[in-house]
Amino acid sequence: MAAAKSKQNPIPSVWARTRREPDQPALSRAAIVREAVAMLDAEGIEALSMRKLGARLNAGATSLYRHVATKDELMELAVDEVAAEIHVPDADSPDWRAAAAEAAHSFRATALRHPWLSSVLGQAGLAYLGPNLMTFSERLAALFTAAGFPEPSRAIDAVLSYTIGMSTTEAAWLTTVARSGESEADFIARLLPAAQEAAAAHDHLAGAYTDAQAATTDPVALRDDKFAGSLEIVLDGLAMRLPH
Amino acid sequence: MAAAKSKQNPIPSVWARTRREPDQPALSRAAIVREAVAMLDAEGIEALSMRKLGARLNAGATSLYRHVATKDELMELAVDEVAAEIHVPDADSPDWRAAAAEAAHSFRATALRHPWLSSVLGQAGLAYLGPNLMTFSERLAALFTAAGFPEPSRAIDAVLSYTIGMSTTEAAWLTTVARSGESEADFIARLLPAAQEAAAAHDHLAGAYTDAQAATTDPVALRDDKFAGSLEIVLDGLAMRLPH
DNA sequence: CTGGTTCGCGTACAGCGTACGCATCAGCGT
DNA sequence: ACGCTGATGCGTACGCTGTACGCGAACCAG
Repeated sequence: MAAAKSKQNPIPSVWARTRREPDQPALSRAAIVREAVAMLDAEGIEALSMRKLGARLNAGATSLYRHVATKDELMELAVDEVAAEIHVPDADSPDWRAAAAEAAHSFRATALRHPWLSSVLGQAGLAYLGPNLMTFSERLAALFTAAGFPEPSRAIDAVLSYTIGMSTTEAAWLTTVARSGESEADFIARLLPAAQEAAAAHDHLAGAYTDAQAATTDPVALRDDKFAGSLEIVLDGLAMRLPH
Repeated sequence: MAAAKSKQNPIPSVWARTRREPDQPALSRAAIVREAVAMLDAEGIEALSMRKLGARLNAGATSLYRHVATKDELMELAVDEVAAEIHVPDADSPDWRAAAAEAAHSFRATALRHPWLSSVLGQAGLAYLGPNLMTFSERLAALFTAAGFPEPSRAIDAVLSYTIGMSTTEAAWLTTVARSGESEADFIARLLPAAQEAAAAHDHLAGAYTDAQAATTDPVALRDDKFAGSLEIVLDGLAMRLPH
């Protein structure tokens, strides 16, 4: 009790001594990035603000700036964080085609799991140099080099660009669906009349949208098939480039 | 003079009669969209604000809302506006491969001319239903159907996704370069040391970045070649799907 | 002339990213 | 045991954003 009167505690009682819960990890770059990703996944890119993120970590908004220079830098870190989830098979894989397909599917799965990724890539590209993105590129390069492609970078560009294009388009669509609050099937059903009317004046589109009717039963499977199907085309093109 | 005293004019003199310059087009949805596109092209997506846009049109910010429901809707309109610039050859074109390549190149050129387009596509996809996007889709469908593809939509997805992926990546890169204020070559030169250091631990990337040295002489030609080269791979894959 | 509709504007609100400076605290050389 | 130094968290504040709301002026049909 006598200690409570020391000049270090101006007014407060001993009970103010609740100085700091011990094993609270405080605040660290890693914790911030992890929480940012969680928040982006849960509420989307436009719901992430430094204030809300701070609140989630029991911290003020500006405290984050001790560990992260700017919000843009935080987004870079978030991108690299989820880049670790993309799985590229080892270069000594016996079947290069299956390996490439697996890498593409893994990329797509990651992009659909974190739809905000597409938004960020659209604005900043993947020239990020983060360690996980680097190993992703490295493993892709290793895979296509080992497969024997004379120009591995051309092959990589073909598959990767296709995969990025398809995935961002899908992710953007899913974001739109999510904003509507409906299930994908319901959203399609509600959108269909407008789409058909808009397509009425176009011979070749009218048919395409009657196909969309089928999407109201199992849209997920339909998108999976779409991605896999066109990926085969790209892989066919690649196969022709292999020497033997 | 007597009329000036009528109750309709509380205080002002006749000179206040400068009511409205006649041929000032006032404010219209078309004019707003046109100016928004000009502004996006000139200063990038994050520089576009309703206030600045209004100021450019000699109007208040909120006046725009008489013609456009929300900023998002304005962006949709802007996207459809530039979609008109994409040229897809007629379906009766004798050489489907050249026609498809031309469409792809035109898409890319448009995306690079309006780099903000990629940002918007990443967030909203191209499920926009705007008239110009509809005719774009229609003409693509016509082209690939006329070429004789058994599954035109698969073929379209392959080329279009590749083109979107490559173009958005490039556009994002160009945006980053533009923000630096340097020329593309200078920017590469300045970035190179960091990139090489980051790639040092990765066998297959070290080589790739020495190639990048060459980009400091003519980066534009190198990107053109990159796009065209990998596009050929995709087109090869397509060719295999043609019946005969 | 009159009543309704359209248009542009001013004001206001809630939220944003972040610059700045203060208070606290850990670890240190003396 | 002491004061110093550097790192950390926080409160406040600035300038900016999108846009809801209500007003006055201008037009157009009856």
